[in-house]
Amino acid sequence: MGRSPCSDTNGLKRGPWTPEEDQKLLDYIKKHGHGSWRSLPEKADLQRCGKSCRLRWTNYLRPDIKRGKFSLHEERTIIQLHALLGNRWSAIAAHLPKRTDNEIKNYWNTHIKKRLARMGIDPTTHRPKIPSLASADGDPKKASNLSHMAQWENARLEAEARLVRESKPKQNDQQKSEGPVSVSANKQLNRMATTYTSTRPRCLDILKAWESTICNINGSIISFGDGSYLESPPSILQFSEDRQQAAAMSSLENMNKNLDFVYDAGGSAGDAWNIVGSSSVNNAGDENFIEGFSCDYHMNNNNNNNNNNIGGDQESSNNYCWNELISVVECRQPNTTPFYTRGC
DNA sequence: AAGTGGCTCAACCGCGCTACG
DNA sequence: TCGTAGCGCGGTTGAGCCACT
Repeated sequence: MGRSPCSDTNGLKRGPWTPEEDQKLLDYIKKHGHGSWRSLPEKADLQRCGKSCRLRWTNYLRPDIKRGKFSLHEERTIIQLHALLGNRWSAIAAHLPKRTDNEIKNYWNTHIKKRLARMGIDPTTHRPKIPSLASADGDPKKASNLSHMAQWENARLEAEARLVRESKPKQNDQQKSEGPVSVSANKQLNRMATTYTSTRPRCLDILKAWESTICNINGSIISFGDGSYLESPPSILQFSEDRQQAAAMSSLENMNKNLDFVYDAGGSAGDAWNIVGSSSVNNAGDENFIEGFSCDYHMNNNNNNNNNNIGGDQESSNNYCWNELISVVECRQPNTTPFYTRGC
């Protein structure tokens, strides 16, 4: 037997909320907290179902919601996180403070998705659409680039699948030893399958994947639907004890370049999307607007300053960046508790 | 001024997961 | 172990708005 939908309940109002209803809900939650959503409407004297109340609160009335236009950095972040996480809107929202998953989802569907599509990039895979890149002209550069992009995607999926397989038992162990995690957190943990392990950094599996695919490519060329090309920098791979990290940096560099190029390719002169490698990435006004994700800032600066070298300060910066990327995937703050918590 | 089509986004629906009795 | 309640998530809908003809 299925649960009856919220709307089946007789006498309950649906549709847009009135200011009076908003006020009732606000007042009640201020005084008592939301508690059980199921019983809230009756207690708050609202002719709504609990689900409707929860949605209204989480997507609109919550005091910590930022409304209005998305900033460039928010747009950029959404694209980057979408490339990493797919349609996991709640996970993406967790890295954009004051934005709701619903808002991000809507923004993606109405703005970003269409924009990427217009640019000849598949918004689902974040790869150039095949027809526009099919190398009908027989250009070997285009063909090899296509292969490059496919390898990148395969590596990503492979790493993600491996994480899913490996994380589940560890997740259980960790919960036993460190206490309960909320339902939501558990769900996220299951979905993202990226539980931190102290004995072996999780990034190593991803690094292997990167290493086995992309990092053999030197000076590859990224081309896009408009016929433009992006020269990726010579490989920074080095076979020392830093090998894996260097490999990751090379791959991530490529990834960021790809994503950067998305912005470039889409923008006409003066278009707001032209922000590649810009120091504006760290605008004071948007400082920390994305929690635990500043890799592209670091890497872009590193690229600008010291393109083909790893060592010294850059090495530590790389360590930091990699940790941060893992933090994003794990949805945790770098150098802090490894457990995912809602709204981390 | 009226009609039309496209866009936006708040709200809803249905499913999956976890907790609990 | 099973059934149910409650919640959160992603996908979808539709009312309202706006630009264009």
